[in-house]
Amino acid sequence: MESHQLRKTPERFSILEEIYTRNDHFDAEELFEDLKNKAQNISRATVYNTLELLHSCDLIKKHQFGKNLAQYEKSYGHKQHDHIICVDCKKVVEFCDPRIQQIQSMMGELLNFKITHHSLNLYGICGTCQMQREKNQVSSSKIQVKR
Amino acid sequence: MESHQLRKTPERFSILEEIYTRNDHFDAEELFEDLKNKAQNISRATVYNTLELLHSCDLIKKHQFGKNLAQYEKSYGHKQHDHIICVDCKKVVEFCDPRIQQIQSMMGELLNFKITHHSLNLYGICGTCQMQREKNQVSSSKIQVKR
DNA sequence: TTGTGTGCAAAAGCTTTGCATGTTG
DNA sequence: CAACATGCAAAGCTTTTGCACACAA
Repeated sequence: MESHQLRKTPERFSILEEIYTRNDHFDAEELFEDLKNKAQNISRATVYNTLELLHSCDLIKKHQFGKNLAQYEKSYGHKQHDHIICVDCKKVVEFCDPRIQQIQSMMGELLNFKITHHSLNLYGICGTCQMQREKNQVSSSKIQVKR
Repeated sequence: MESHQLRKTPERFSILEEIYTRNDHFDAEELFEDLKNKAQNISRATVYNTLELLHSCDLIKKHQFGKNLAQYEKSYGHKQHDHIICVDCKKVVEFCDPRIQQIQSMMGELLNFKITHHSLNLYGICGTCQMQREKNQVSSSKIQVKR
């Protein structure tokens, strides 16, 4: 597993372990905080380095859900999936659809790309937030930029 | 067009005009530089504000192609499309596939989301960079993180 | 006139870097 | 022992904010 040309340091194992006990999406800072709370003395720089490293070995996946912040999740123990993100409450839901694989291989062939991975995000308003919006309908009719 | 609750200022018209004469993807800084070169005295803050504003009126689309930098493109004069990005040279190619619309409406219904838009990016190595890699094959067999 | 947009510079947030030290193979 | 990883703090980049001034409606 680690024999992808990289050294086995305690820091890397700690980080990998922490990631693989998590089941959700997280960012670098959250991971750093969690490790700190567990009395692991790992610096932010190492966290960033290692995330980059694990990402290039395909041990973790990296996402950008619209925000200007990279989020990660483990690669294994989870079947291939994509994401729906609520633009109001930022909730993320996962889904699968086999047609994406078809599109991916078809387009790769057509455009002569060796496709390694993809990212499909659907953005919209979840059920809960739809109700919220209906309730607030009476007030402001202006554009809602933030919440 | 602009009657989406917002004021018609010369700055906004300049920005919108600049965007709609472009046919490629651009980021906030590029747009700011272009406007400055055209002797338009528009500040960075206004560029960012206006991009956000145009985005929420759906006059422009916003992308995050892996980098930690938002890229934009105009919404009209261009049919709906998605992107393939070369992970080596960062080239972006556009493509269309009607199946994505199907996935989008199906998943929206299934998960009770009112989907407003989506983002599908395929990542891989373009033809040119594939050849590059073959040429360099003899040397380093290590992981290539940067180029 | 009045609320809103603008410019400027400073601040904030995420990520990367430089360098001295420590550790792996 | 040599190459590489780490920690720390500083720097870098993109984006946001505060405030005084200007302007559209």
